[in-house]
Amino acid sequence: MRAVASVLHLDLDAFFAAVEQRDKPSLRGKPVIVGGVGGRGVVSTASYEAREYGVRSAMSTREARSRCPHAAFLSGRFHAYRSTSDEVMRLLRSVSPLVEPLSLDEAFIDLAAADTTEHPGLADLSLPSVTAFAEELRSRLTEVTGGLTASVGIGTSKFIAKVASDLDKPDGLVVVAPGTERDLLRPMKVTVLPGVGPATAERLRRVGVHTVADLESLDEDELVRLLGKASGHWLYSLARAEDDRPVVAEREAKSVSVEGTYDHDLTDRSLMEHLLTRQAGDVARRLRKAGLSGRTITIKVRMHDFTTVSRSNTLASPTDTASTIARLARGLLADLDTSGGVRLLGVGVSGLADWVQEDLFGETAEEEEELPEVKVPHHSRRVWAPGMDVVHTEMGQGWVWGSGRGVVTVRFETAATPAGPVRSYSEDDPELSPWLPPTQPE
DNA sequence: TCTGGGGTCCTAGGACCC
DNA sequence: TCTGGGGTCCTAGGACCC
Repeated sequence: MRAVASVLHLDLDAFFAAVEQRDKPSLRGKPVIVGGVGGRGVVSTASYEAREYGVRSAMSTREARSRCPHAAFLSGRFHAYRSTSDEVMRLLRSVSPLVEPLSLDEAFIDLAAADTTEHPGLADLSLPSVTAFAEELRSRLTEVTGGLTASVGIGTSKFIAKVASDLDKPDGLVVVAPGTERDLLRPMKVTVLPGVGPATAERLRRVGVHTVADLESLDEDELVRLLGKASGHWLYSLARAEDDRPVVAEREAKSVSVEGTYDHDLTDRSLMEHLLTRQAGDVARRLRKAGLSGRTITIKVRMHDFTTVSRSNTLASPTDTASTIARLARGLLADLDTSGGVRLLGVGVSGLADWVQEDLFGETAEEEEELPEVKVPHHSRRVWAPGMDVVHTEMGQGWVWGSGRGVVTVRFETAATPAGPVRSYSEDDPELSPWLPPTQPE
């Protein structure tokens, strides 16, 4: 904890939804919900108009629809969010070289590391100075981004800055005076502490701890016994507003992964293998782009009942090769019983190194296998997601490769050309389309 | 037809080595 | 026929965060 309030936390308000409202004026003042629009989607961001209806992040899109049916439901434009975020981070880095992004819409800034010839207002880090500076920064941000707003907190540590930015949302600024931290925290619920989620909160509740003040009264050994070594010590300190974590500008990635939840549970093993193969290709592409490679390949499988298992395998030397990652991933899947159906599949690589053994031989570009595909007519008004939606036909399951008017292209998992007729499906005829998902509400 | 996707960190047990 | 202790690596699962 510092003697002066020199850590700033900035949080863009309802970021994804705000970008949509900025870029599409007809959405301004209206409820906007960005998230997964499929049958198993969840809300990423709800605009403040949508929050009035009780819509929250992480809520299922289904529930959000029932709470706020007239909202605009959008699947998100990540390039737009990325580039807006880049502009914001650039602005923040013009203040101080020590900017630590936490996500696209959040960052810490170390004001003590600011260049005071560029920013004379930060020469002394008094409360009036940092307050004036933060107001200036917020209005610059609104200019630069074409109208977005941010909530800002300033304090003597990362923890306090973050708590502060949450106190006056949206479009607010809170500066916590040095020395007042513990009084601020004491009446708050323990869930304000980073690291206290539902499970830890429940454990604490069972020993009568609800607020930070309650937590303060437990001794350190007791906390360690209750929550384990790391959390015990950590929460003991946090309850006393002790936090010396530095603002770190560059953090190295530890893993790269891709996963997908499917609207309908998968049962076909070779289709699963195929989806893993594609995900392995995506992971490999991202590794190469970042100049990374890794030794440990992990698959993640979420079963129909939401139980989740992972299996991993570690290579002697790192790889960034799609075929290697894919082969290992398929091998790991082979040991699992998936007969109950699978809702999620994922592939990840960890144990990263920033060197690539295969570089000795240059890039080994890989080609997608050629697979049989058929065009299948349908009468659904739903939006098909290539690579995500899976359809059942008389020839077995295939995945949607493309879609056009009244027709989807379905690819099959095996190299053999499927035999047999392809029947047209109609959602009005259960006999013809026992598998067809319901039409998405428009 | 409840429950995303991309991450980080921690714990605990077993293998293996000295 | 007794049996240590530490360190590191790997695997699996879980909590948490945005």
